[in-house]
Amino acid sequence: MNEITVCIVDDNRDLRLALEEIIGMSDGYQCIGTMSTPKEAMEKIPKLCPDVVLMDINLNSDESGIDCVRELKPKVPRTNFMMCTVYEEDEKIFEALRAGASGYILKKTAPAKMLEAIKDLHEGGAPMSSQIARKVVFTFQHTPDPRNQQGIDDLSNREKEILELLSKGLMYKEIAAELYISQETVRKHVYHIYEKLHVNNRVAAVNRFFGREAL
Amino acid sequence: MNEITVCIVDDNRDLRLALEEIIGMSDGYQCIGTMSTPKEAMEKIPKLCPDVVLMDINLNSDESGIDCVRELKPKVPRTNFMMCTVYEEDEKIFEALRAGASGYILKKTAPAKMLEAIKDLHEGGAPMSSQIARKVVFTFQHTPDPRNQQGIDDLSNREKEILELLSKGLMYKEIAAELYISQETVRKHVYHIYEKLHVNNRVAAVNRFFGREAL
DNA sequence: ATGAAAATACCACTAAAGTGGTATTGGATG
DNA sequence: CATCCAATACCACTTTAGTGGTATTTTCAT
Repeated sequence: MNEITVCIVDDNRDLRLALEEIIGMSDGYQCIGTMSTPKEAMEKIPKLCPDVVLMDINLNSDESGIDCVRELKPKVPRTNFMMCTVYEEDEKIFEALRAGASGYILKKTAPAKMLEAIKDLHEGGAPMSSQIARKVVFTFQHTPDPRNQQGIDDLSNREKEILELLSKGLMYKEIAAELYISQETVRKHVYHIYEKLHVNNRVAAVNRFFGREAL
Repeated sequence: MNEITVCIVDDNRDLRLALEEIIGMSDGYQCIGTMSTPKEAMEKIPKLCPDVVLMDINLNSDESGIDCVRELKPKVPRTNFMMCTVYEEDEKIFEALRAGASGYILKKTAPAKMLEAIKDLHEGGAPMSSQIARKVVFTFQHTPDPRNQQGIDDLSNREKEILELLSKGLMYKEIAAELYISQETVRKHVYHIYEKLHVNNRVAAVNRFFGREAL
């Protein structure tokens, strides 16, 4: 059967044990590891690859829970991170979501609701208050639409690679060095990229790359 | 006392009347207008400036409820738009949020919950399902952080203006024409912009402008 | 296996961007 | 009032970008 595997990262021993027990006792959930520091989490979580990580947002450490998520998420992209916090600290929660977390719960939440939130998270939801959702929506609204990336898929892989470097502001010379090819080849690739995207300069190409409107 | 003023846009007469009655009967809520077409909404809503608009997502018209929000929101930025939909049509809801709506409700929602959602919306929340929230969060995570706009505020207004045009991919010549100044002046402004932002080419400057990482 | 597309490379040329200097004006600020 | 700065303008020069041509090799699908 498919239990939801969970790890807990919290420097408070009592809370850690309490959470572990709640999860361990519940059907359909399994606690496969607990950690008390970001360092420990950085080591163990990539090996355990849990479905869900409950991460204290305020770890007493040189590294916050938020930073820990930022570093871990790319390494275990299929793991969902749920932040645990005592108060509704909007700014920190917002930060954590940006860093790669997908939801949060208050520590005072009742066990049943907590398990429900974990399930929700695991099934593709993002448990959060309506207020936080609004902040996220606001940012989202003022963001370019990635579907405006017209023509990007017509590019070959090499061309996409070059466009990416181009978009970082590198010169032909630098791109050539980076890819171990001649500057003239880069130039030619760029020439084709422009043709395919119907643009005629770097900035326009980069804007397309980032899904911003052409002119 | 401060009642929440509401407008309803829906082409179904029965539903419109039902909603109007629910809202009208409830303490703290006031329905100040109903409209059945996007056209009508475009005319009346800017005059009424309601706190909240309930907008049917699937209007039977040449213009959808989503497009209607897209056009109206900039005109009445302090009005919050709530989409009304029969099913959980993820894609459409997502679209509507991008277009400027701040939440949605299902039409089958019980009156009490509906009023609660309207209140939540008006108080700065964004009522939506956890699944939709997750989609929004995902997009948000893959978006640059506007706080990375380091150095932009050191620019003079003119310089910001020029950076904006630069970021659209215009040439010096075009910017000069746009602003009725000489190309050499543009060149000089850009020179100063680069100095202030510690960059040395357009793409890097544009990346800074859009809050993306320097190198 | 053969033809198409992609990746590589080089060349010649034009256009645009970037560097850095000088200089004038008008407004703000001490 | 003196001074600083933003905005304007012009110049000379170097570097980089963009256009468009040819040509070879690899890769991949028909």
